Parts: sequence; structure tokens; C-alpha cells
Amino acid sequence: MKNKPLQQFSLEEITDKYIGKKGSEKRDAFENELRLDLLGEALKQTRIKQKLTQAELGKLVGVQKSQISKLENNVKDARFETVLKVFKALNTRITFKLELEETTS
Amino acid sequence: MKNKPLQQFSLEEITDKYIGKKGSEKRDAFENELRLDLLGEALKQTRIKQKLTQAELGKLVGVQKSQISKLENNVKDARFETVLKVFKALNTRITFKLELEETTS
DNA sequence: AAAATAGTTTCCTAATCGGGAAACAATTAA
DNA sequence: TTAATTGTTTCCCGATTAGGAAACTATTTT
Repeated sequence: MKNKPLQQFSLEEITDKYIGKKGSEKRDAFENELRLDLLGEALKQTRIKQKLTQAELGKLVGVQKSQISKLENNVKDARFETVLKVFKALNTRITFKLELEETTS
Repeated sequence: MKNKPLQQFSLEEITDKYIGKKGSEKRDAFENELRLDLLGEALKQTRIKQKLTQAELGKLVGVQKSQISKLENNVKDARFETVLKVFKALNTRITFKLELEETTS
């Protein structure tokens, strides 16, 4: 229940350089940078990491399992608030990184 | 047009340690990590950095200025897709970082 | 294989976003 | 101050999310 590195993020963009070597007390939290299109999968992985079923997560969030399924498979159309709510239930903080692509020069 | 450090990010979470010293070719992109509740403000700042009015940005996105205003002030209720669209118009890539707060030690 | 568990999809309704239009407010410039 | 520009809010409608319920489809377990 504490030494379970089932970090199976197998998505292209995901650099698994984080995932603090399960021993490094420095960072027990896992971090990943994700593009939006991967957020649904990330949500799923986060849930799985917590060993929760969709139904269980739904209960935490206060919705049915079908909602969770819908979110995991179609985050793009979801509202920020909704996704936030779910991640909160997963004790996961979601932050953003903005990278301004240099247009000119 | 190039020496304008109007970096008025006065938000707690925002570490302005990035914003590549306008000279460092290495990183012309600016990066900031943001919480969701700050995303609206971030959007606004990003727009301002590009010296765009809401109307101009709206034109780029393909919507009216009122939409932009609504988004900047109420991102939470917006859909991911919508926000994505706006950032894309701003040549800004938005990625996510998930931090699993360690529940039990 | 059958049963149990887990996940997906459809059906339905209510709430609300996306969007334009336009009035209104606030800021900036003359 | 007045005018121009910029940003906010309201009104409206169509489209679609949120959500439960429930059927259906995996997947796993016995």
C-alpha cells in the first residue's frame, strides 16, 4: 500500500523521468506533464493508482460510475470545474504550464 | 516592443523565475505553473503579453470579444476544448501537471 | 462456463455553455 | 470633459454537458 510503483503511463508525451524513485522521500508525489488530449487517460491512471474503481471514485465525487467513464474517455468536452472536482477527490492537484511558442524572431 | 517587462503577475502561485531574459535564445518561451483558479487570469496575462485586445483575440479565435471576457473571468465553467482553442490562438501550449498529494505517509 | 465485478453506452431531463448582438461600464486618449 | 477604445454584462437561442438510471459489454474470478 505504499511501495507500489505501478507507474504505467505509456503515453507518448509522458516523460516518466519524474516518478520519484519510490525511495526518494523528496518527492513521493508523481508528476507528469500532459497535453490536454492525454488528460483523460491521466485521470484514469490516477484513479487506478489509487486502486479505485470508477464506481468508487464516483462515490467519492458524488456521481455515478458512468460519469467517471464519460470523463475518462471524453475530457475535452468536460468543463474545468468538473474535472477539477474529480481530481480533488483523488487528492491530486492539477496545475498548468503555459508555453508561449515564440512566433517571430 | 521588445524591452517591455510588464510582468505584472501578482498572483501567489506564479513564479516568475522563468520568462527567459529576453536575451537567452535558449528559452524564448515563458512558462508558468498555475492553479486552475488562476487560469483565467493567466489567459488574460497571456493575451496582454501579446498586446492584444479582447476584440483582437476574439477575431483570432473566431468569436466576439464578449466570449473572451467571459472566459477570462469565468474559466472554470468553460470546457477544456474552448480554453484550448483560445490558447492555441495565442500560440501558447498548455500542459498539465498532476501532483498526487500523499495521503498516508 | 457461470458468476461477479468493472467499464461503456444509451436514454432522458435539467442546467448551462457557446455564441452573436447589443447595451452598459470603465479605461484611456484628445 | 468629451470622445474613443476596451472590457463587462445582459438577452437570447441552439447545442451539449451533467447527471441518474439502466442496459449492455468487457474483464476477472471462482
